[in-house]
Amino acid sequence: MIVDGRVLREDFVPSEVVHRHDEVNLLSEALEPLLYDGRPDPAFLFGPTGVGKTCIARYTLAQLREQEPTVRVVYVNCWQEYTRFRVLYSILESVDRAVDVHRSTPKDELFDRLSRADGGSIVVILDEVDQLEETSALYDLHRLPHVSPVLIANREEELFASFDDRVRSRFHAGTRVRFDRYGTDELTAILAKRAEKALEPGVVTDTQLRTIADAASGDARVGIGILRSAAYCAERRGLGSITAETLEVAIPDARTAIRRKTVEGLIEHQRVLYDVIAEAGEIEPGDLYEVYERRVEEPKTNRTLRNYLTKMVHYDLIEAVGERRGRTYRLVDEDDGDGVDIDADGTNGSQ
DNA sequence: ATTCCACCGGAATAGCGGGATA
DNA sequence: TATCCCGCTATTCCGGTGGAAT
Repeated sequence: MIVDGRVLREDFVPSEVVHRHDEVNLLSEALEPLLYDGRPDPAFLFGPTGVGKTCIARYTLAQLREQEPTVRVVYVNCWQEYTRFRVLYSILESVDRAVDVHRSTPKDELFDRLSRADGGSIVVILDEVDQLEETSALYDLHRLPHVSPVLIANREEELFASFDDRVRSRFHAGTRVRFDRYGTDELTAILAKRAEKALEPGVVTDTQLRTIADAASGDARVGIGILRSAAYCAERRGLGSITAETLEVAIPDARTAIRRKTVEGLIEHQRVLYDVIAEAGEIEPGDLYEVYERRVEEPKTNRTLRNYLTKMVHYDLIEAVGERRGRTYRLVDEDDGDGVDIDADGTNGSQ
């Protein structure tokens, strides 16, 4: 019943976009100078999770490459590549010059190599750029005339707040493309398109797609995840199509799948912290450190735990309630799914 | 009002690991 | 093999902050 599973993967880029034509046009206009050997201003894609920022960036640049194949496109996810070195390294790697680059190469060697890799423009998509810890990497990229950055982040204000003055002024100019949440109708249409490509006809009904779209509350990533999970679940059970029951399983399943994956990615000490918080429900820092120290054979320093905790907050696994004294930690809301997803106060929603 | 104190997070530093180099 | 160079993590040190205690 699954014809092409790739279509339901997270990194799939459709050959045709649904409901994002304005955004695509804006971005490709911004990048147009690349067609005339010009240098575009940096481009920004802002919006919450699952609204197609990454997908549109990839799609638009794939289009651009069809017109101008000499343009090289590099995708860097700053969640993983969060240091200057790693960003530059992965760019070099993608343009195939990193063969003999290693950790012990002199400091500015990477930059030099990049500046010598000037046979044609390089568009660097920096996804989750608000997770970048060394913004000097952006400064570096800006200094390279043949490199055009495309920056993807949730919120403009937060992103610019994390920049130092140098970077902020360099990136002040540039095209901003903003993405709004999908409505249920839009998301249903997107899912229908994916289902059409991925599944045999009749595997999923329009009503079911709507249910999925509704449960995903505007987040295409979640929606596609649910569809994928439901399809594979139905296939495993040897059913000919997605049933109400498989859907029921798939909805919470897809919601927790991402979390489970990140929890598994934690190192032992971080996981102990996570468990302690999970067991306590809500816990003060002092108690948390204490329980942790008793539970582990070689406890890390206090300061290190604080680093772990901020990292876990970044991962959206835990939540820090309050500031300074009187702060408590707890797991981030296990989100019941249905109902309106109120994007409160701005404590963002990074994946 | 003033002093404490628990806690946060920035900066500097040490030590580890791993590839390069002589 | 010994040494160098570096990125990365954990650690040490410390200043700042605001609620609690006095």
